[in-house]
This record gives sequence, C-alpha cells and structure tokens, in this order.
Amino acid sequence: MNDDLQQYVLDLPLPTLAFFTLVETTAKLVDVSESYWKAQGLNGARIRILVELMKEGGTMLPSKLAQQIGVTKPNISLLLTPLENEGLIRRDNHPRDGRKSVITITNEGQHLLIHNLPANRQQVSAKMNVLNDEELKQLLALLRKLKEA
Amino acid sequence: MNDDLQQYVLDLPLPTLAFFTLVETTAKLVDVSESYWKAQGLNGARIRILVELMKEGGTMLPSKLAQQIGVTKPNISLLLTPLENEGLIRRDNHPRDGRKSVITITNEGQHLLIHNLPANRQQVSAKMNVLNDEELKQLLALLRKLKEA
DNA sequence: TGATTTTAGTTAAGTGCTTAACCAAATGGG
DNA sequence: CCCATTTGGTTAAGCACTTAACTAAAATCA
Repeated sequence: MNDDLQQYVLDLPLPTLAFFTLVETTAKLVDVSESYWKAQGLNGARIRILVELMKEGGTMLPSKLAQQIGVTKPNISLLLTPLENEGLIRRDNHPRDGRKSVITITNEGQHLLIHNLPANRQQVSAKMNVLNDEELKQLLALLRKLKEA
Repeated sequence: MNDDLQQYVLDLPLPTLAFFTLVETTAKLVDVSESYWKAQGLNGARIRILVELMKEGGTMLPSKLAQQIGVTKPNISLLLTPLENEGLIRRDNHPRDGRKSVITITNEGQHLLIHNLPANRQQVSAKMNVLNDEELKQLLALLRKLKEA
C-alpha cells in the first residue's frame, strides 16, 4: 500500500472536489427525470427529439437533430425508426435533395409532449427548488462560465 | 403545429433552465476526463474502481465497490475480471465467508494511478479554474444543497 | 461534362452497461 | 438442528449507444 497515493486520492483540491460534486449531483437529478420517463415507458433521448422538433417549428433534418441533441448520426437513424413506426414523427423525402429526409413531428407526437412534459418538469423543478431564485441565478451564472471555457 | 406547445418548450422557467445547463455543462467536463482516459486505452469506470480501493486502504468486497462507484452488482463482476487478468487487482477468497471474495489493488494497479491520475486531474482542473476559488466554493455549496435534497 | 470528392443517411459490428435468472454459502426461526 | 430465506457473486440476455463500413445523391472542378 502506497500511503502517499492514498493521501492523494483522499484529499482533493478544490477544483477536483467541485468537479466530482458536479458529476454526482447531476447524476442524481438526471435520474429523477429519467425515472419519470421510464415509468411512462419512454426515455429521455426519444423525448429530446420531439422537443427539439417543436423548438424548430416541427420540422428538421436528421443530421441537424443529431447535432442538436448530441448524438451520433447512426444513432439518430436508430432512434427515428421506432418513433416513425409509432406515429410520433413522419419521415418524408426532401423535395430537392435526394439524399436528405425531412422529419416532422405529428399531432400524436405533440400530444405526447403535452401530456407528459409538464409533469416531468414539475418533478425536476421540485428538486431544483431546494435553491431559491437568487441561488438558481448564481448557479446558472457559474455553470455558464464553466460551459463556455 | 401547436403554438402553445412551442412556446412551452422555448421559454424555460429558471429551475428547468438551470437543470438543463447543469446537465450540458457536466457532460462537457466529463468528456474532458473521459477523453483523457480513452487516449490512454483506459476508461473512467476502471479507474474509479482502483481509486476507491486506494481510498479504503487497498482492499474491498465487490458489493461495497459496486455501491460506492454507483454501478450494478453484475457490472462490477464484469469490470473486475479484466482488471484481474491485467494484474491491476487481485481476487482472493474471503477467509471466513465462502460467498464473498476480497478485492485488492496490486502494485501494478497503484503504479497505473500514480502515472495517470495527476495528468487527468490537471486537465479537468484547468477547465474548472475558469472559476476562481471564491466561485468554486460558491458552486460547491450550491451543488451540495442540491445533492442532499 | 464527366471523374472525384463531399455530404446524408443507413446498416453492421462492437462496447458498456442494465435486468433477469441462477448457484452456492450463510443465516435464522420453528 | 434443519429447512426456508437471505446474501454475495456470476452468467445470460437484452438495450442504448458507439465506430466502421457502405450506398446513393449532390457538389466541385479540370
């Protein structure tokens, strides 16, 4: 047993400690959200696709979608196929460019969001609201600084 | 297109916005750390096992290990086998309880940490240090409040 | 204009985790 | 005691993602 090494792993300098706490805290909160979706027989990645489509007015290309939600090109393909089969999105050919396809959220897809998003956000917000508005603004400012770097 | 729904997904209330920013920021930072390990032909989960062993004095049961690093019981089994084959840990039978096995980090395992941990922490800290010590303490306090809830 | 390169998307193979099912050893209440 | 239950660990099957390989269409340019 190397005692110096044990010391090293045990007493963490501030930046390292903050990083680990960031990771653990986020994991817990993400779990709240994902558990909600799972209980509905859904999952976060599928929902993020539908949400992103709504943000952009209902219609997007798969590649843009993949980039926005931070997933690989092959994976977006695999995610879209079941969404299409379940009627939550439509996949149409691009009118001018034969390589592209155009993804559109259907009414069913929109209904799914309307019926599930508010309760999900409610559950997450309940956890976030251990912090008051002032603290949330502080947190947001710090995170944005970190994120840009 | 349901315009009310589009409004709903576009303008996020403060707690929801803070949550999303938390998730995105953490993902970016985790990526810094994971990329480092990947470049060394390693990965975070394997390293966390070795680190956790060091914290506890070099020796632990698989079940405790699984719990500490937040992974399932079957997965710890799967992770330990290659670590054992590579000589980074040892798996011994528990002297009194025939069900248990005792995991011990080897000298090789300790050497691996000594040679890689500092550079990894250095890279992560470089990103975290966009915040000064005062700000890091603030962040840490906010995160701890969130994490307990 | 026709050959070469780039872009969009899918399919195939592989990785890292999960849940479910299982085995063996230990525990605990009649 | 001894049988039912619990506990620790592994094995098997499945899921969500990745990287690599491929196909087809469009863009570039000599």
